[in-house]
Amino acid sequence: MLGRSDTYTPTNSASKSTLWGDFKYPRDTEIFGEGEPANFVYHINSGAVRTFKLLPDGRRQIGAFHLAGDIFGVENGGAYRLSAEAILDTRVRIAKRERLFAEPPELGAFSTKELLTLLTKTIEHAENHLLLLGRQNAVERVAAFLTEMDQRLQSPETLILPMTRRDIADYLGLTHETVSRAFAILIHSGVFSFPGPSHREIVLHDRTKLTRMALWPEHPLR
Amino acid sequence: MLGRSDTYTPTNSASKSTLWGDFKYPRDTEIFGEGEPANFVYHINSGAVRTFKLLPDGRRQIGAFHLAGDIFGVENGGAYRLSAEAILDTRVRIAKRERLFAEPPELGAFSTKELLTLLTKTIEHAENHLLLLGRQNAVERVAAFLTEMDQRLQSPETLILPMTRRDIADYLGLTHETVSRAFAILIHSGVFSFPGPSHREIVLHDRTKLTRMALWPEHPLR
DNA sequence: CGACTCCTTGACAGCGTTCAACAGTAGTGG
DNA sequence: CCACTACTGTTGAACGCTGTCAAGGAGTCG
Repeated sequence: MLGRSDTYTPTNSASKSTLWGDFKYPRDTEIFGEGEPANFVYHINSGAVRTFKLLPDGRRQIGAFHLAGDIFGVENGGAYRLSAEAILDTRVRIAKRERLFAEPPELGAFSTKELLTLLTKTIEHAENHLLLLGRQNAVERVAAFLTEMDQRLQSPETLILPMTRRDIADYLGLTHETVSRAFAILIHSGVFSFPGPSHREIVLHDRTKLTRMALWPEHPLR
Repeated sequence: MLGRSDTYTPTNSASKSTLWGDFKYPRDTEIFGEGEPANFVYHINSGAVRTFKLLPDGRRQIGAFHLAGDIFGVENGGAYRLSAEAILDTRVRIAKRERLFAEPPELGAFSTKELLTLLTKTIEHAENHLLLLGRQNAVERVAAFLTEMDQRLQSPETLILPMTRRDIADYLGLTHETVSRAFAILIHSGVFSFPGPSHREIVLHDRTKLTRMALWPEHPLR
């Protein structure tokens, strides 16, 4: 397991006077590992990150995807609860936890209220995800995933997803084959168009069609 | 949906000078509903509580069981994220949120640090549960459930579970039949004894056997 | 005692996994 | 520029775990 110092590329190293420093992580590299001391908090400038847990036999559960503008790696205890990897080449701003949550707060640092809000958002997301993993079928999961990404990317004209089918599968508790089949079902049922190119991108050209998906009577969206 | 005032039984009503008041909820009654204003925080004196989300068609996902000594109903936002019901006749102490988290804190109130710890524990539990729901099979889920309850009840000589098979199933994302079959498999594989009586209780007489279960090489416990 | 709930067990169906083959794309190096 | 490889995604076929449906036993309560 590579430590952070082995993988980051400083583009503007954090001096003692600036709270945040800029770093880059190439695609598919580890940002931090589950159980490591949670010394840093990350803010994504561009790119995307997956956080996940692994079982000893390799089974993986992705807890969340983090996109540009998101903050991740915020811990209250001393260690990261999940591992984090870059999905794409990703630029992040990093702050030392002890400074970000210093008492009294320094300029640009997090207030306790902001920390509470972050943690609450994490809980909300996890609890909605529990319902999805425990009680929704494959097509519902994939549809909910698309809806979530669409909302988080603020319903762009073209929805481009950075993660692979396997990432989506490990997020939704499915196999990548089942995810692929669920996409096919959604396509053939006219829920959205899928003009390709097919490689690592899903392009949704018609926003109204995605809106219709969200209004399925059979689809119990969160 | 009944309001709290319709279901509680005051045994020692909260006066303006005491932070906590005592109340009782009969078995299978609602304590609060998802989306209601989160005006109270609950501390369980005796009994047990389930918190859960429902889909419109009735599918239910239990997020957590709360036992004697546990605190639940703590929210940062304004509304409860899950519904809560008493599993047994349950005695709780209730505090008004605004007083419990008042600034400056009054005597007996929560510090921000304690609140953060509570929220962090909630996140940890949820994220472990995501892995269970997304990536573990039925027998693994039931075994993990037993291990969790055993730990939380501090490995008592006899482990008595207050919840029904259906509650367990809705906690583990299974059906009650599958839970029942998983118990049978664990029993027949000699992991633990199951002498009954069979009604709404699972009695584990041999603690060392439960310990052996936790040490299964094939069982990737959390 | 009768009605109800809870639990177990069997038979069967079905959804999702597993295994496999193949196509399309990107990346690499000659 | 092209050959080669690796990776991603799609699709088919068969399997199997879990869900569904059903029946029956046991305990509880009025």
